[in-house]
Amino acid sequence: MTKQEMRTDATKKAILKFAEEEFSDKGLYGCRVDEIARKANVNKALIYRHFGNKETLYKEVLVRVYTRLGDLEEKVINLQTDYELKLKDLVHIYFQFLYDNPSFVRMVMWENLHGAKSFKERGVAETKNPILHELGRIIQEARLRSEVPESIDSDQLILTLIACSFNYFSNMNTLNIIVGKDLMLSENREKRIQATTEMLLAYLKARQ
Amino acid sequence: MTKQEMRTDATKKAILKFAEEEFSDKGLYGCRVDEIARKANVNKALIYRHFGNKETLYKEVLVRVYTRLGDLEEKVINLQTDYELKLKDLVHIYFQFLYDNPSFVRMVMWENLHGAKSFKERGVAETKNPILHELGRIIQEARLRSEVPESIDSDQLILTLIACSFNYFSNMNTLNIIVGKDLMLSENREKRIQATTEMLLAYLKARQ
Amino acid sequence: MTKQEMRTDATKKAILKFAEEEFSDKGLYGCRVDEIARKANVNKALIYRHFGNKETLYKEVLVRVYTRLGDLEEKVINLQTDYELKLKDLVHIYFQFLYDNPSFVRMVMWENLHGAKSFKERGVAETKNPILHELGRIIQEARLRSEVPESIDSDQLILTLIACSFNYFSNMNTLNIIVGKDLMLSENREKRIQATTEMLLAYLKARQ
Amino acid sequence: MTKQEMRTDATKKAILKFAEEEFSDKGLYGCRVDEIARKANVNKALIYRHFGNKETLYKEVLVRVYTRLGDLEEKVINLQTDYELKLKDLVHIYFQFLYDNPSFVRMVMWENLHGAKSFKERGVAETKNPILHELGRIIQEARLRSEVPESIDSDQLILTLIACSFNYFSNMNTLNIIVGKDLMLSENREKRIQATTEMLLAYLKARQ
DNA sequence: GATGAATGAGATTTCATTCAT
DNA sequence: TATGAATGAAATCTCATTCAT
Repeated sequence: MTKQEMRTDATKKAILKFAEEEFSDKGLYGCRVDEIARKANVNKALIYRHFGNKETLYKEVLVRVYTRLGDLEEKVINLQTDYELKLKDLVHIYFQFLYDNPSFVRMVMWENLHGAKSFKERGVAETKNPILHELGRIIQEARLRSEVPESIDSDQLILTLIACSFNYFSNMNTLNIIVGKDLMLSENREKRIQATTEMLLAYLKARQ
Repeated sequence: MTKQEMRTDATKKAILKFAEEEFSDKGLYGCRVDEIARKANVNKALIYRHFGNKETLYKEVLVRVYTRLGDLEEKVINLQTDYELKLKDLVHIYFQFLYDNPSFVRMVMWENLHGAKSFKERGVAETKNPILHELGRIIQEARLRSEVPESIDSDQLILTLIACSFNYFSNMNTLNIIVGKDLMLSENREKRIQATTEMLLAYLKARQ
Repeated sequence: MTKQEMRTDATKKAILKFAEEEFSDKGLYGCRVDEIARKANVNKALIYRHFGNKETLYKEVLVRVYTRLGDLEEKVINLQTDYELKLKDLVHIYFQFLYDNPSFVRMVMWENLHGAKSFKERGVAETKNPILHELGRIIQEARLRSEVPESIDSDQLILTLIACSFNYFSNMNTLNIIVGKDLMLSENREKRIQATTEMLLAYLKARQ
Repeated sequence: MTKQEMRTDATKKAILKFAEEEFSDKGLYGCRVDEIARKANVNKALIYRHFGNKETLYKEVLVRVYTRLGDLEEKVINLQTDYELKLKDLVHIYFQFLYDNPSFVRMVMWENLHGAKSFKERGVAETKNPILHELGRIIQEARLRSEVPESIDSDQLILTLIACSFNYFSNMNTLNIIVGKDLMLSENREKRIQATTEMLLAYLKARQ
């Protein structure tokens, strides 16, 4: 990689970084290309040179943000063997990821509001998702060891895990008001992780 | 009320109706005042005369949409006595409400993306919410009858109910892709209502 | 027509007038909407409100300019009876029209350079053209009176009339240099009218 | 000439070739430097290095295109002796040239629309023009041999020849619609060459 | 109350040209 | 010589809002 190419790469990365800030914050339509350029300290025309147009840049950001899910893989593969503990760790990891990546949460929300248009166009759903992958494995293993009945509907577990984790962050602003607490606080998050895990396990056991 | 006043009232209602369509669909920034005027078949200036500006109209819509939750009251007060059946019915009613009121779901999403700014300003949180009110009563009654332990954390039940219900609709677009099913279908919704209820009950019982 | 409508009409006409100046001068791509707005002393957005976009405005101008040809009708219907004199007068009228309407000449040139795209789209060719209509009648009458042979190819006469008249103005800038004269001068135009008429007549007679 | 110089020369030629395509097609303002670079497969900055700026390149193209007229010389010097036949051949050669060199026709049109600015600046009018040169000789010879009267106005013949030939191609798009034929077809071109020649001869003879 | 015209500020995008290597 | 990155200025078009009637 030549110096030139490195510089270009750095520029592109800067653009993407601030584009992520802006898009996740204000969405495709609320965000201003001018603002991204200003923050990234580059000429507006450069953004167009590198990314073609606003929408393409948005999609690039979406893909980029979603890809970070994949980085959870290494954390996930070293989980404990016991499936109860495994599940608890998994919930913990997912909560931590969503807490650490607010732009992920917001981009997924924007996408849902826009009919998941870019999500579909860029095949974002195909991105590696270690959380769901591992949940599937946990259930499968438990089935094999007859710890849970064959009849268990894994989709319900997936939906519950996502709902309890994702919604906690996506609806944080209104939930804070409803329960009258700051759900961002570590102790409240921990409680929620605990409850979510218990909920999933209780459901599994009740079905035995 | 004079004829004139009735006409004015009808005009306002038409504006609000189509403003709801547009705002819930495209959000405060994606929506166009021109489009609302066109759909409502009124002059744009009239919208300004009646509502001052775009943002005020948006808040009016938000309040209006949220108020519909209150209409669930009559459905909720006639629930069965048994708390398990009561809970199941409550989940059912909430799912049905969210299914019937997509603009409610979307407005709440927009609000969360915008820091619940209008939500707070207009005290929307104070709006009567029969679902949460009833859930509180169910837990309280169960506590009194010692059907659940005193220690139960009602917030976790509230958060789970909202998460499992709301997220099902708010993230419908991406969830459909993830589970590879059309979650809007009646049969899939029923399954989810069932699972959500079971989840809540299993959690309650496990705590006994 | 209300006052309001009259004002609107005046605004539209002002826009069209200066749009004609600019488009005929610099073409669709060389012309600037800003400049039209400035000249017409109206807000730029107003142009878009009334005409949609730059290209539509351009087409409107094209139609408008072309329509002026139709106004020649009254001049043409009062021509002398003798076909030689009639032809001479016709050439004279056409030259005068092109001299008086430089924007007509230029718009036709722009159109030809752009593949007559707008010309076709707006059906400009169907616009009443008294010059060609009358030339057709002259030839037909002459044929009936056996003043010219049946075999005469009227297309060649049309093409010659247009070529000798139109090209004189369209290529004025380069022709001036080639012949080393100012062809705009009245005396030179008169000579050319004379020669063009003679050329047409000589061709007709030679064919007898 | 070193290898390096040859390469440079080839690059320049490639640029000029595609610049001609673009400029003749879209004019000075419609054409994009980016597009020329892309087509010529060279870096944009190279164009600036070699030609300074867009306008200079345009003028270079204009000169280049006009110079091709000079190549007609060898065809013209071998014409028949009889002046009628000579004239017919001349018209034929000119038509063929214009047919073979559409970019010549278009560049002349662009120039006329822009006040022949570059035409004058680069002294394009001084470029060898065998057609007009030969037409002048034909008339002069005919005068000497008293085949035409002294009084003949050679400018009118020049203007007619140019008009009937050039306008046929420059206004092709609109003329096609007017006469309802495809004037590009060989048979229609032949008819027009014939008619143009006859017109010129008839005019000459009528003056005898 | 109601309307259609009009506006100002700003949004996205384009493009000739220059810079750095 | 040749290149890809970068820029500044400007172009088209949009949109919330106000004006005049």
